[in-house]
Amino acid sequence: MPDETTIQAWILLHRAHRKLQEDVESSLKARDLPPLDWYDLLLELHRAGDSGLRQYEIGEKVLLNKHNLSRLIDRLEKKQLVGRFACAEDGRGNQIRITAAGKRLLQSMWPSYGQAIQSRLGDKLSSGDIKTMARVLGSLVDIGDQP
Amino acid sequence: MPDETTIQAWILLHRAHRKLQEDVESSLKARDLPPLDWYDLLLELHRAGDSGLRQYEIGEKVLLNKHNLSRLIDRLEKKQLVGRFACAEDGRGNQIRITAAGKRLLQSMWPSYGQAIQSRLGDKLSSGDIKTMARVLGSLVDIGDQP
DNA sequence: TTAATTTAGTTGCAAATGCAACTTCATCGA
DNA sequence: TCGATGAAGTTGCATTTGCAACTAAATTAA
Repeated sequence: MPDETTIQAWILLHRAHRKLQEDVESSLKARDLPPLDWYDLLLELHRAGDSGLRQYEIGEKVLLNKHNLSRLIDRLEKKQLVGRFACAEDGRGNQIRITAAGKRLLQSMWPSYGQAIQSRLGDKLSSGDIKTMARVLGSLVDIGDQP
Repeated sequence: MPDETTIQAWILLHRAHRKLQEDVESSLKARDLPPLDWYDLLLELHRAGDSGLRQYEIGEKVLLNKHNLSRLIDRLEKKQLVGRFACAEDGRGNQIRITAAGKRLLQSMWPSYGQAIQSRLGDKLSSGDIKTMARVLGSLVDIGDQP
C-alpha cells in the first residue's frame, strides 16, 4: 500500500494536470485556436516528416487509444490538416501525413501555446525543478507496462 | 517562450497523467468499482466530517467546474452515496454530505485503488523522487491564478 | 429601500469519450 | 496451403464533458 507521500504525489499529478490543462486550453480557445490534442498530433506528424506515421504509431506517441485517435484524425482530415493514405506494406492500415495547411496551423498556434506554457509552467518553477520534473515524469512514461 | 526542457516537462505532465490515469482507472473497472472521481469526491467529503461541504468548496478542492460537479453529485446522489441538504446560511447553495453507504464504498475501493497507485507510482520511483514530485507539482497547484 | 450586479447551482444541447462489436487484412502453426 | 488467431482501424451506442443560457438568492450601490 502506498505511503502518504505517494498518495499525495498521485493526487497532485491529477490536480496539477487538470489545472494547467484547463488554463492552457482556455487561453487557446480565447484566441479561437483548436484544442491541444490537435497540436500534439500535428507536431508528431510534422516531426515524422514526409513519410508520415501509421495511426498506431501516433497512438503510441500521444498515448491515445485507437478509436479516439481514429475520430480525432477524422476531424483533422475534415479540416484538410492531415491526409490518410493507403499503406503499401500493410493493407489494413494507413499512413497519416500532415498537409501544408496543417503546418501553417501548427505555426500559428505556437505563439499562444508557447506563451501559455511559459506563463503556467516556465515562470512558476525554477529551471532546476523543471528539469527534475521532466526527469521524474519521463521515467514514469518510459517505463514499460510490466505489472 | 519556453525552453526545450519546459516544453518537455509540459508534454510529459500530460502523458504521465494520461498513462497513469488510464491504468488505474482500468484496474478499478476490472473490479467493477466506480471511477476515480467518485473516490476523490467522497474522500473530500469524508475528511470534511459531519458538516459536509458546499459544492463550490468541493469544486475548489478537486478542481472541477461547477456544472460537471453538479452532475457528478447527481450521479452519486442517485446511488445514495451522498446527500444534498439545504444550506442555512445561503439559500442558493446546498451542503453535501457523505452517507454511510458512501463511506462503505470509500473503504471498499481503497484496496484496489491503493494497490494501483503503489504499483504504478510507488514502485516505479525512489522515495526521494516521489517527494520531489509532490513538492514540485504541489507548488504548481497552490500558486494562485495571477496571470 | 430598491435596482444592478455577483455568486451558487442547474439544465439543454452539441461535442467528445469509452466500450464493445465489427471489418479487413497479416501472420502463425499445423 | 489453409484455418485459426491476432492486429489495424472503424462505427454504433451510451455516458460524460464543455459551453452557454438560465433561475434564484446574496451583495453592492444609489
